[in-house]
Amino acid sequence: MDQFDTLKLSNQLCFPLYVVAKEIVRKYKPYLDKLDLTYTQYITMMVLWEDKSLNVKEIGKRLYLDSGTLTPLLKQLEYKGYVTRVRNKQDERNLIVEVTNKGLKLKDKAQTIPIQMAKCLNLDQQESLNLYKLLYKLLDKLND
Amino acid sequence: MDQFDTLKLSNQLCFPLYVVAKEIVRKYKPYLDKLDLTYTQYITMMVLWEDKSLNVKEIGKRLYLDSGTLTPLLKQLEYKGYVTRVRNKQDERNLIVEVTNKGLKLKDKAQTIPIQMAKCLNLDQQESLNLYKLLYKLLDKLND
DNA sequence: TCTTATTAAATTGTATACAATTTAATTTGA
DNA sequence: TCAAATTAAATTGTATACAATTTAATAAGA
Repeated sequence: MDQFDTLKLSNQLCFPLYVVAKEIVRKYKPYLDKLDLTYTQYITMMVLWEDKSLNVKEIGKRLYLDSGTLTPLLKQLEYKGYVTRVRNKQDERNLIVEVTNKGLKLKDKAQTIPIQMAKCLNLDQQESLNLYKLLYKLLDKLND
Repeated sequence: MDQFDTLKLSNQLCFPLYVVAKEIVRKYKPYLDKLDLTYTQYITMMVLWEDKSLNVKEIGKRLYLDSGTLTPLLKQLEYKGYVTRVRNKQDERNLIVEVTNKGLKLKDKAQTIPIQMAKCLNLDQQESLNLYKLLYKLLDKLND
């Protein structure tokens, strides 16, 4: 019977997760285009808006990304003038990424984005909180 | 105040979604490696296990993928011997993708994957159903 | 009919992702 | 002290994703 076919697409939990994540990133695009940022660049700027200066390893730990993804991305952000990339004098293995003034100004322009996205997702407070908790619970299990 | 900073990473709903989707796909890897499939190839095989024969457009509609992603992916699956790719004689614009016997046999080998993944996600029935419903609700809103 | 519009795949170009390896710097420990 | 181990980024290679364009086939309509 269909509902017992564990390999049916509609019986998967991971598939809607995969699709929703992908489609949401796509929804961001028109808003992020105005800031000349991709989604991954946007969340990278987010951690740098919180902590002005971080090395690649720390950024990667917060975003669940490795240097293979971050190195070219950070070079792009540097090229756009939003961050600087300088080796740590005390330990040359570390690359210190720092947000520039231009990068800080971007945050003001980004303020409306979460509101507009929330509008388009259109979940009520309870549902959002519920989803949020379930996702972090999952993330916790995935970490070990 | 932090909880009102809508641009803080920990106040985002999309970020954990993006990370969890990514990390789950990574969890699949060791299991899918045994079938010589990537995650995207796996869900493509899923729709072809359900309907033995589909064109690219239909596969794309079910998986939320376009021909730019599917064309090279389907060529890979053809190269591996899991599908055939033949133009529709009635309408040459359509490419008919059909699962082969070798591709059908893969389904048997895949049977244990959903069980093993469920074990690693470790959500109870209620939580899973809850998440499932929230994701499809979101997907519904994203579609318009 | 025959030009125009539409449609389905494929192609092109850019940006992720990540495994695996390499490079360079630093730390450890015999 | 100095070879071996560890660490942080960068690099390499493969596979998505998707916007935008192109190609080829079919449909529509004047």
